[in-house]
Amino acid sequence: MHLITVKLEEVFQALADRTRIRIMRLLVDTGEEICLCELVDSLQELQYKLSRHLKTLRQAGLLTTIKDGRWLYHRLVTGSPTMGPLSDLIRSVPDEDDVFSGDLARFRERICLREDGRCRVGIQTSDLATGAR
Amino acid sequence: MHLITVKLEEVFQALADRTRIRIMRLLVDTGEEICLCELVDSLQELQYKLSRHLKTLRQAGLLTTIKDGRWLYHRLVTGSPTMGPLSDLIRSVPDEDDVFSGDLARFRERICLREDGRCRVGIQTSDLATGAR
DNA sequence: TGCATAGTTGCATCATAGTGCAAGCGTGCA
DNA sequence: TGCACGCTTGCACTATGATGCAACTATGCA
Repeated sequence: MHLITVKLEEVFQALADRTRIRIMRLLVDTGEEICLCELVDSLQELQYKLSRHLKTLRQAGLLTTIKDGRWLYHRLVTGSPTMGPLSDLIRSVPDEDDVFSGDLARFRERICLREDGRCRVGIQTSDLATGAR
Repeated sequence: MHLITVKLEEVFQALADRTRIRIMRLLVDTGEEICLCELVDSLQELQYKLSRHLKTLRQAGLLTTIKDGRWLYHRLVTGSPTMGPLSDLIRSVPDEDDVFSGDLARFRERICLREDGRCRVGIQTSDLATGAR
C-alpha cells in the first residue's frame, strides 16, 4: 500500500521560495492543469528555472504531472488531508506587489491559445525559452 | 494602528528548519510560555543556537516574548487568522523519530522546577550553556 | 527517419542560512 | 556597586540551494 504521504517538513521547505509560491498560488487560484510553457509565459521566468522548481514541488508531494504528447501538465495533488489547509494558507498569502494577479492575468490570456483545452503552442516569450533552438 | 501581520512567505521560510519546527511544535503541544533555558534543556540544543532560531521565528511574526527579570518567555502569537490553520499543520507533522515526544517529555520534567509558575533556575544541562561562565 | 520542439539536467558559480566560538549586554541580588 | 547569570550577537566557516549555461532526452510530425 502506498499512501500519498506529505512530509510537512519538506512542504515548508518547498514553499520557502518566492517562485515556488507563485507556481502554487497560480495552481490554487485557477484549479487548472498547467504545462511548463504556459507557466513560463505566465510567470515570465526562464524555462529551466521553472522546470527545476516544479521538480522540487513534485518531490515535496505537492504536485503531480499528466503527460500529453510532448506536453506535461502540472496540477495540485488532491486527497491528502494536508492539502486543504495548505491551499487555504497559500490563498491567504498577501499579493503585495500584485505579482500573483499579474501571473493570473497573463495566464488567462495565455490559456486562450489552447485548442480543445490542450496547449498546442510552445513558449511565446521567446527569450525565456531554453534548450533546443 | 498596527495589526499583527504575518507574511506567509516568511512563515514558510521560518518553518523550513527542523529545529524551528521542534520549537513551534513544543509551543503548540503545550500551549505554554517557555524560556530559553527550559527550551535548551527540553530540546537538548545549544543555547545560542536556540536563541537565534527564536529570533527567526519572532521576526516571522510567529512568537512574542514576555520579559520577567532575567528570563524571557516565548509564546505563540495569537489573534492572527493564519495561526489557527498553521497550528493545525504543525501539530500534524508526523513524529517519525519520536523527536517531538522526547522534547515534550523532557519539558514536562523540566517544568517541575518552576516556582509559582516561573522559571527560577538556569540551564541544567551544563554543556549546552554558553556565554558568561 | 530526420528535424523541430517540450522539457530536463550536469556542472560551475554565487548567495544565503545554519553553526561554533567567544565576547558582550542587561538585570537582579549580595 | 560589583558580580553572577540569562540571553544575544559579531565574525568566520561551511553547507545548502538558487541560478545560468549548454548539452541532453523524448515525442510528434513532415
